[in-house]
Order: sequence, then structure tokens, then C-alpha cells
Amino acid sequence: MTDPRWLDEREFRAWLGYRRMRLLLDARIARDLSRDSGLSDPDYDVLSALSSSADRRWRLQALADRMLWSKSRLSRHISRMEERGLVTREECATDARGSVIVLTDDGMRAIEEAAPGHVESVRRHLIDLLSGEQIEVLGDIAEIVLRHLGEDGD
Amino acid sequence: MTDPRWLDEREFRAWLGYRRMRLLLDARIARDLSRDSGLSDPDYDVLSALSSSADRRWRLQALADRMLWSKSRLSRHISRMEERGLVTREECATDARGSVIVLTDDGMRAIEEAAPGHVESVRRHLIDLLSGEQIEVLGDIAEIVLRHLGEDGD
DNA sequence: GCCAGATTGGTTACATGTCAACAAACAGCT
DNA sequence: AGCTGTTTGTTGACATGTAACCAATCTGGC
Repeated sequence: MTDPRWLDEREFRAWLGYRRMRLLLDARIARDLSRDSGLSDPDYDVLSALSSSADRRWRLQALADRMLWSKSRLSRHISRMEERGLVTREECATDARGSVIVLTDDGMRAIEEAAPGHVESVRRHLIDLLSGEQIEVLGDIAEIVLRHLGEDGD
Repeated sequence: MTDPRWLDEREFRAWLGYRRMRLLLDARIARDLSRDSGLSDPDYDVLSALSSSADRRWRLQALADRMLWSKSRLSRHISRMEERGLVTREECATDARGSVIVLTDDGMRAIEEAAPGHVESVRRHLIDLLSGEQIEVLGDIAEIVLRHLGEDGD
């Protein structure tokens, strides 16, 4: 490899800023969420994904795919949430191997109670700080990066 | 709390995009780094921070502050890196409680060998995908968010 | 129907992070 | 000096993520 193209000042600022923002912003929003609702960030993601389904249920693998989680991670997390009564597992009617994750009434109540505060937190620490154009560009950046990651395999 | 101001379409796109980008982009860059150099992302961060010092050494607490890590996390990570010969601990001359983390020659070699590939990876999956303006805005966003997080305490 | 290979969900072993508690050392005040 | 409260780094108990493996089941070709 020849001498690499190091990051210039502006590029480095963006990269370092992204890294630090990721570290602190996510920690802050997770802390707010936990304090206000007793849910962890992953809890919220699972409940949110489940509640987006009309019948409140998902096959484990399908849910893992949608969330970009490993099966293993989701299986473990579901076990923990099951102990707290937020979700349950049911057998799948069409595939005896399958396990269907179902949002309980308690789980639905938990996400409904947590959502307003969570949105407020996201607004306070991110969205409401930015101009409309900055929000637009952030969306663009994410779209570009994600499309690129989906395309290449190397 | 009255009815919250839910995120509109554009805001939701930015927030969800940020979340997914964080998940996939970081995983991808970490995977490249590990494959090419055998270093984990935290390894790289520690080595990078240490090598930025003229004498290759930092007090543990100061290093933790700079990296925005907890003392506990850094202490544990240093122990693991010490076993691999990347860093060592020395006693502090001016404070008998203190522990000074020192980058070894092997550690310096590791970061020097890893850096070009890492920069290349960051370019390929992020920086080179974006326009100059988008890079600028990303830096702006991070600056705004980080300044805000630093200011408030609630 | 039967078999080879893929898929599904779970589990075990392990890596890594958090939190609380701790001993040792420091710093400021009297 | 002596006392008190703070700072420093480490550790034990625990929460949570990953990787490799496994048994059960499904699938498609024969």
C-alpha cells in the first residue's frame, strides 16, 4: 500500500465528531429513557418493532433481520424481557421449529408510556438543535452510507 | 405531559438513519480493522490516544477523561492490552496512587501498521461517499450536539 | 417415502462493559 | 502533626453482547 490519503482537517473533524457524538448522545438518550421508563435502549427497540406489527407478533428470525440483530442476541434479550412480562413466546403454527414473539398488554402499555418521553429526549438532545437543512443532510448521509454498505461485500 | 410533538417524516428519517448508520457503519469499520490488524476498535482508540502524547504516556484518569471512558473500563481494557504487550503500567513518580499507561514499542508498531488501513476503511465507507458540504454539515451537527450535551445537566 | 443440506431457535463458553465498594494515598484545615 | 473528606485505580458481582455449536425441523430432488 502506498502512502494513504490521510484525513484533512475538515474530514477529521467530521469523523471524530461522529465518533464522540455516537458515544455521548446515545448514552444520554439511553439514560433518559431508563430513568423515565425503566426500559433500556434495546428494550425500547424490541417493543417498538413489535408494536409496529398489526397483530403484535413476529417470528424471531424475521424480527432479528428487521432490527439488524443476531438471532442469538435477540433470543437472549427476549428471554430477559419475557421474565419481566413484556413479551411472551408462542409456538409457530406453520413451522414447528419456529418461535413467535408476542407483545403482551404490559409490554404495549410500557412502550406507550415510554414513547412520549423518549421522543422528547430525542428532540431535546438532537432534532430540535438542528436546522431543517441539517436534518435533511443527516438523513441523506445515513441513506448514502447504508446503501453503500448494503451493496458491497468486501 | 401534553401530547408530545412526534417526529415528522423528515425528522424520523434522520433519526432512524442515524441509528442504523451507527449500528452498521461502526460494525463494518470495526470488522475491517480487526481483520486487517488484529486490533479491536477500543484497542485502536487507546493506542491512538496514547501515541498522540509526545512521551507516549498518560495517567489513567487523564486518559479516561480524554477518551470519555470510565476509569473502570479503561483499567480493565489496559489489563487486557498489557497481556498482549501493547502497553505497560508504570508507577507515577509524583503520586503514589497513580498508574501511568505507557505505549510499548510493539504497541507503537501496531498502531502505525494499522492506521493506513483504518483510514482507508473510514474513507471507503464514509468520507469518500460524501460531498464536501455534507462532511462540513456532519461536523457541524456533531459540534452542536456535543456542545449542548456539555452544557446542560438535567 | 427418503435423504442431504439448509434453516431455526437455543445454549454454552467467553469477551467486554457497568456499578458499587474498597484500600491507599493525597490535600486542606486546624 | 493529626483529622477529614476527596481522589485514584482496582476489583467482585453482575448485565449483556458475540461466536461456535447443537438438536429439531423443513425443503427439494430422487
